[in-house]
Amino acid sequence: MTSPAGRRRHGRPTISDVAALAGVSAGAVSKVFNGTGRISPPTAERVREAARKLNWTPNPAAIALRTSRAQAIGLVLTSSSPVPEVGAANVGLISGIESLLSPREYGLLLNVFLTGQHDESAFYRSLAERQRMDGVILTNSVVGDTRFDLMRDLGVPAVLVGTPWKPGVVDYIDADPPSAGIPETVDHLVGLGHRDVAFVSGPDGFVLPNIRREAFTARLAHHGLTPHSISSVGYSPAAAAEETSRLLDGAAPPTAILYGTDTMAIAGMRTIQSRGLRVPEDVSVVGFEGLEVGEWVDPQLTTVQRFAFQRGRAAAAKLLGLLGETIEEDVPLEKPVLIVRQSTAPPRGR
Amino acid sequence: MTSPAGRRRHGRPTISDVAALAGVSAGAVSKVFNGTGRISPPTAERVREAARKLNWTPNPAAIALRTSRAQAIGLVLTSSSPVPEVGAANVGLISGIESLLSPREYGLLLNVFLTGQHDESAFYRSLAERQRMDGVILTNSVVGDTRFDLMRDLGVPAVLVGTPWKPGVVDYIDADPPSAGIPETVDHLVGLGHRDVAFVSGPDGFVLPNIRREAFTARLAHHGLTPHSISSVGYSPAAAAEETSRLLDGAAPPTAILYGTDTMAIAGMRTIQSRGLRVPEDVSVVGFEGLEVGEWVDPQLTTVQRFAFQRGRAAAAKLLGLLGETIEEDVPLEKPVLIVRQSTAPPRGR
DNA sequence: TTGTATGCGTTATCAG
DNA sequence: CTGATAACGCATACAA
Repeated sequence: MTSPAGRRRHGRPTISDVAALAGVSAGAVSKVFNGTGRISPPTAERVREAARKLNWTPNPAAIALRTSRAQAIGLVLTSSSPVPEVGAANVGLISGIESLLSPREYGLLLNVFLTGQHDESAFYRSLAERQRMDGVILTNSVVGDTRFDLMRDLGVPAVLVGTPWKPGVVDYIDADPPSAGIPETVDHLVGLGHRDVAFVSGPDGFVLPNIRREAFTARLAHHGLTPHSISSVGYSPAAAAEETSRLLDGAAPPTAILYGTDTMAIAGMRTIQSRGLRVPEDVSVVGFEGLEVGEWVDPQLTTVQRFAFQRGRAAAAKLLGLLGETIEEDVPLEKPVLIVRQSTAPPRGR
Repeated sequence: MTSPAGRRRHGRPTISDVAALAGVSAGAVSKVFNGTGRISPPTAERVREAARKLNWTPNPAAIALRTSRAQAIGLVLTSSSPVPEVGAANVGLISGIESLLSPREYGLLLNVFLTGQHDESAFYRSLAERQRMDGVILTNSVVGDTRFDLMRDLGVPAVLVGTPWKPGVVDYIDADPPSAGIPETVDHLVGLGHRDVAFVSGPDGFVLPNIRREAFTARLAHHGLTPHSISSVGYSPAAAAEETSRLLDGAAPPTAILYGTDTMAIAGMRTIQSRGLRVPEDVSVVGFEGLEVGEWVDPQLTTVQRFAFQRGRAAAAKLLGLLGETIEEDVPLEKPVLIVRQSTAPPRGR
């Protein structure tokens, strides 16, 4: 072993090696690869040739030090469970982000924020101070969210996946309108004849559930109806099951229930069925997200499908734009769409 | 919402600022923070004090350049679907990895490898050449996997989550034995009286399905039985459903079916039920992974639970060890355990 | 025990 | 148009 501890990258070519081989200066090589400055075509080709021959790749650490750009962005996933869980929908999000980053040689840094365990301000501050990422993608927008101001103060470009609690605080990606899917769902249910529709939504304090609850009420009103009930429970199957039981125990149970997520809806269906009632004959159920498993439960889940991949991709595109990159790829963002399967039907006695 | 996107960083204190404030040299500050060299306690305290006051954090780019260590590791997730999907179980894995990384100020770089779309050798080579990560965590071990040799040749420490196709090629984390859960499942089923047990396993070519198939046959033999059938299908609910139909159409259908994943099992149950058969009365079903949704399907899914979080954590610990870090945390790794719920029962006619 | 000098690989500034 | 040269922020032999 010639080098201590067998440290690799001891022989990895540098820009000077390339320059030497091409018979130019290091600066020239830099210019060729960054498209900055003017280099004659023949020289440029010689440089490229040399780089290829040496298999040279610019050293990101050196670039980061010199330019103070990390060529990486961060994704902050939040979780409130004791054992940090990353929601199922984030999976598509990540893929979408990567689809735009990797062709540009941008890295994706993952950060899991644990509510209760991490101090929010300190967490985000350290994100910024570590200078490992040029910008961040935030998720899980809450009412009164202070993270956007924080990131702005820290000078870290940020894009929210979701809708901010008040306009103008941050760049964001979301369906337009953010409540998309709710009116369609209500129309669908009302069209089937339902008049007593309940909404077991996600927790209070989060923006998306809020928006959806309001849209729910508004659209029912449009039909001259009022909600059977609206509840806010934690994003967990167990919480949804419990609330479902409560609803079913009531004097006049709803004939249809919307849930905040697919897994909540699945738990709700199970709860309904376990009491001898049938879905959709006795109670119709609608989920939210469009997870694949919804096609394989009995009955198949009617749900509002979102396109997590596209959301991630769009968020990455917006953030890269903020960072001065030009995006030429197509970055479509489809509206959430109601997928009617088997868990919805006309109410009993119609 | 146009963020400055530009030069923050101006005003960020450097090690020299700290040194100046503490009245020492920059070298001294470095020594204090790295525990290298000998610095007198009072001086060290002064330095720490100064750093705190200036809110100084070492610049990772500078460290990376100087030491050629990125203080980050990579996680490679693989996917074969056209739209890159990251499996549900990876979610726990990521959390587990992060739980060990973040206290050490290590970053986690995500890389999604798309089978068919990416050239394997080039992909991993570029991972190494980019020098953004000090090591990688690999998943989805396949038979004849060449990635381990590749990483070794490239000098990049690697840890596999799973079992390698042949011993000694790579450090790895897996249950001991890797087939854990299978014997318990077989014993459970045989104990219930099943003699015709089928296994709808994951794809051929992957190591884990192979191991599990062999263990399945071996354990049945231990009971003097032979498999009803063993099939290898893609990791998708649809593929599992199709195979289930095939089994059910056979002359002598199995009375119990093991599936490669929970979602496959759920799809299988649905297929069974859609043909007028009942789970578990007509056919018992067992899944694999222990996803929460398994508790909320009807019947509740009997499954082999793995602990993805722990696996991620253990893999991170091993990789950090390879990188010379000392791990003091507890890094337990429980064996997969059979969770008997409602989808298994004695076969009909017993 | 502490300080000094040097260089990691790159980009930007400035002369040629 | 091209080529030296000086930082970027830090760690580390070596001197003191």
